[in-house]
Amino acid sequence: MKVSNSRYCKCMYFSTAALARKIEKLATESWKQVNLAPAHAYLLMYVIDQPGVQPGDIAKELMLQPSTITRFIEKLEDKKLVTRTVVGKTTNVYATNNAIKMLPKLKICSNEFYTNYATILGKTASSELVNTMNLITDKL
Amino acid sequence: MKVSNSRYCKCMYFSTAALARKIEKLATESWKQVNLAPAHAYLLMYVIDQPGVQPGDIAKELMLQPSTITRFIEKLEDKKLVTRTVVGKTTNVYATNNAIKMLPKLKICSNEFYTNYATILGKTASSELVNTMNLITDKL
DNA sequence: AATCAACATTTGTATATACAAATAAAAACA
DNA sequence: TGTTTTTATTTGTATATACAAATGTTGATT
Repeated sequence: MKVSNSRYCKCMYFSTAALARKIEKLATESWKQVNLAPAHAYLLMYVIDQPGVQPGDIAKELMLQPSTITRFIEKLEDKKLVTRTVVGKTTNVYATNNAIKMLPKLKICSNEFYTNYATILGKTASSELVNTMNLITDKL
Repeated sequence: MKVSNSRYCKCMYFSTAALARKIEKLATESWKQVNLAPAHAYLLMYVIDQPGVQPGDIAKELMLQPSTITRFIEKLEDKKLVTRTVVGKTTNVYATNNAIKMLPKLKICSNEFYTNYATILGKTASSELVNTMNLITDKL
């Protein structure tokens, strides 16, 4: 069934959710090569780039709740991809050497994902959509 | 933090997910009056309109997995808002009288949600975004 | 210095959603 | 008619994410 055939296709809730689910699936596909959920992969890339970054900052950057970031970090710790050091009330997160070695692969996944949707949708159309969505997210 | 300040704001995954989360929150707010999650509310309205509809059809209409629909129906059953009758391999879902009595309230919530985002974003802008997203979802 | 407020993070718990396997019925076919 | 295949639904299990409460820490105020 296509979105456009659903009676709810005029509803913002429905449309955003449906799009997000499809994109999530596409992204999951691309990140499967490194066995990471897309959100975890983005967090990991950020940590590789910003060694010692704090969970609160990661939360802001990824627009997720701090508690969610804690959970992601736990998962990545289990996989030996990040470590945490607690100093007073702040926590610093570092990528492990293993994770750093993965960086080229991570970039490949990221690129592959981008190429996937850009091929289907066209570069211009997709980057315009992204811009519009960002504008609107910021307004809400 | 605004999406547009995030390094990931050019990424479709990130943008769609962030928008979907914000919209979800807005919708949740509106549907709180009837104590329903937005997805449950849409399912319920569909069932009220299509008495006896089958889970598989609901899944297509809402673009969710059949198993997800089963779970939603369970929740709505717990709240005495729908009933299920199993005939052979098919199941028919019906709204209860309680649910039918709620219909005007459901419509108010639905409208309030629409008015909320349309006021913030503008009617034209928001309906254009919805259309674009639908087009893209169908292409993917 | 002692108390209090603000802050960063984590934990407990709950919800939405998915996938894969199980179940059971209907349809197709031999 | 008996067997196989397809279909509809449910169940088992797993993941992402959130909110609210708990914890522990720093900074502010008296």
